[in-house]
Amino acid sequence: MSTRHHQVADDLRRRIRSGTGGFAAGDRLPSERELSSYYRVSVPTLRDALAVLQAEGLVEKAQGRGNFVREPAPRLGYPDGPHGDLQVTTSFAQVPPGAAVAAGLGLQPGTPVTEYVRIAFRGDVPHALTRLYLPYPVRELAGAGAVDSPWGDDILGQLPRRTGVSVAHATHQVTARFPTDAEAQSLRIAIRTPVLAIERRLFAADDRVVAHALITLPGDRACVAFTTGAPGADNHDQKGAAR
Amino acid sequence: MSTRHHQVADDLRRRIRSGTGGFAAGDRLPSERELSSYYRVSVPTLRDALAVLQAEGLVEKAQGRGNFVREPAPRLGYPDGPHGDLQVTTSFAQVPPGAAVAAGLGLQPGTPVTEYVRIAFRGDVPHALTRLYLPYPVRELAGAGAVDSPWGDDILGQLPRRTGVSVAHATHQVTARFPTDAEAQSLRIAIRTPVLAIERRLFAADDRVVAHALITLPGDRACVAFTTGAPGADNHDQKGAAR
DNA sequence: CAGTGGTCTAGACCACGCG
DNA sequence: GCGTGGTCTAGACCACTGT
Repeated sequence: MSTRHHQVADDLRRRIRSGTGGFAAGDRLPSERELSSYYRVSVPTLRDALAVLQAEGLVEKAQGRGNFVREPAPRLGYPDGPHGDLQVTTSFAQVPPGAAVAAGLGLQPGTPVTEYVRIAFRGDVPHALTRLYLPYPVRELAGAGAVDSPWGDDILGQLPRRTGVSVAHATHQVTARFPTDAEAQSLRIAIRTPVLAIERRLFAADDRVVAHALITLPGDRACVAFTTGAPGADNHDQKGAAR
Repeated sequence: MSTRHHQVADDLRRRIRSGTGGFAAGDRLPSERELSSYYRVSVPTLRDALAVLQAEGLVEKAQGRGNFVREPAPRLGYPDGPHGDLQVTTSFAQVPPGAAVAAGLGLQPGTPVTEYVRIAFRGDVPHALTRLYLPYPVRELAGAGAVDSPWGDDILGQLPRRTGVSVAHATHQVTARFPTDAEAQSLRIAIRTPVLAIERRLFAADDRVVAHALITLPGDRACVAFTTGAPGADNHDQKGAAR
């Protein structure tokens, strides 16, 4: 009762994991046409098998070059984890917020909203896409300082000094879905690679929402990690510390 | 530069959201063959479009019956959230743990390991699959008591009384991937629906791993939610995320 | 240029649900 | 029985990569 493409994926996974099939980290796999004829499946079915392995982080595709066995690299951790090796690019603009974002921020109509779009790279590979929305005009927060956090924490750190508002706590909502075309392009992932979509809301001490962020993490190279106290005891003492 | 199946998905999403297309919650969509001819795309391409909407929780497929507009229902929340409306089934067995699980538990060879497999239903619809591994023989923890938690917290609650070990904290690692065939069957989701895969480790006060759980949540009807303090405040004691 | 993956087409055959 | 979705096939054409 196993599907054909999972059978192929299982065999490839075994050969990659054991290395006995001649598939070592960094190697190029045979082309999809070769593999499909080897496994006696059609090319789309073989690509389904590769999509499974790709989502698991075992295989990496490169347009025009081939499929490669991924070097085992640690996944980028959210919300905490080492990111000293990340290069971060930021752009920002004053935007008419979409209805969802506006509702999330609880704004008066006409309030200027700034969107920061940030992409975090490890080497040449994008690992995170963050869209951070702040209910202030662009100029106030532009040129904020050293860019270091993939999630825009450096920008948030400017909030108290510039606006008198400070963030007391944050909520994070994580779902799994497919990327939009734009997200797939920014993150340079296949449109069939699942992503972790995070809605992050930042609250002031009086529980007003002071900022809102949409974060998209490629499912094959990032993971969300957090720590809680003992289960069952209603834990509101959670920490976003990874292990 | 948009792909064909995303164009179709965007149009269907708009018609569902606004209701103007005659697509209201609970309605059956036209068959895939009808929709594909309406949009002038092939059936596989139309199915790609539906897969996008399905992962977003807007559309539900039912084998032999059709595609339906989902009633807006709150997603099942992990690790906290209301689950009074869940029915939970449990089975357990003494199993030879896979290498990964054994490593996670740090066991001596020969230690008996019990696997609890639990499925949480809302009505007839599975919302969570939990596989909980405890390094004790089956009998010690069988018939544990009222079954109420989708994550097996009731079983974990028995640990201190029966073994003297108590859980001090837990780590959670969330990734996005495709379900295995077995997971898709248990959760009754399409094999192309992304899932949230959670590795949960439970630690005693001395940081030994005392239990290990693999939790699979269907991406279209569950979400992971947690709360942290102010960002950037004290994430310098962090450790890395895992591979 | 030749080879590769990215996307799409137009079918096929099967299993499931319902009348 | 008949319509539905589930899976797979065997191609097509394009864009991208490196020579």
